[in-house]
Amino acid sequence: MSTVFKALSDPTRRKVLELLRKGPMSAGDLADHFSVSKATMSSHFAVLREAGLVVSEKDGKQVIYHLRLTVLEDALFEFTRLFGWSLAPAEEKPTEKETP
Amino acid sequence: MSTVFKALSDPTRRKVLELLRKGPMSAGDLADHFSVSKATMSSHFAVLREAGLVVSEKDGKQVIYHLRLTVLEDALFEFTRLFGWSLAPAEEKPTEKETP
DNA sequence: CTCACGTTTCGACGTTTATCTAAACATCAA
DNA sequence: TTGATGTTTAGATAAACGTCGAAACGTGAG
Repeated sequence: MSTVFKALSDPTRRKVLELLRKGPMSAGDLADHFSVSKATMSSHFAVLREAGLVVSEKDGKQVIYHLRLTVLEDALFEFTRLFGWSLAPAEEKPTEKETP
Repeated sequence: MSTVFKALSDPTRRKVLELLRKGPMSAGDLADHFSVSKATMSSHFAVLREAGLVVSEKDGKQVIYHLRLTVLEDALFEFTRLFGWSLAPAEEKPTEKETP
């Protein structure tokens, strides 16, 4: 849990997770969204990987990063529960328009 | 937001917040729950204070710490919204004795 | 095989963190 | 005022962090 919060404590890393929400992306493509060196980005990726928030997969020359939503969800769920809050997974049903 | 997550990234500080959930508590009483020096605890309190997660109030010799739930809630709410999750505020305890 | 490309690793540097002991500060009681 | 109690500050140290440029690694194209 500490490693997850630690990972979330950096804005760059939070933005990486946000970008990954839209789908898997290569290290280079991710890095293009930031103005730090590739070395620095690689280090951020490592933190996210060690926290279990992303997984990487090699595809030819590239390394593709995938978001691991469950890990993020589990950590936040466990924590928010301590405070009596309820964290609900993504509601995938905003199509309901029947509320008379 | 970064300061909040940073504060949450330490187990000692998370436990302090958890203890404070039950009600305000003095620095000394809080420190008694941990096996680090008072100076170290004071430093942890400062981190929580700077993140806005707690506020302190002087009462005679003691310093009483209060949990600032709204700050924690706001940060987590904002973040979880990015991931399409819904974080519901604490269920109001049914401590209502009289509802005539 | 050789080369360029995408990515990570290696040192290095300055900053921040967690921790301690010792000292200082603040307040109450005798 | 003196002393005891509760808390914070000061100063020190070792580890971790964010960052960089340069070098190394792995892979596909020619």
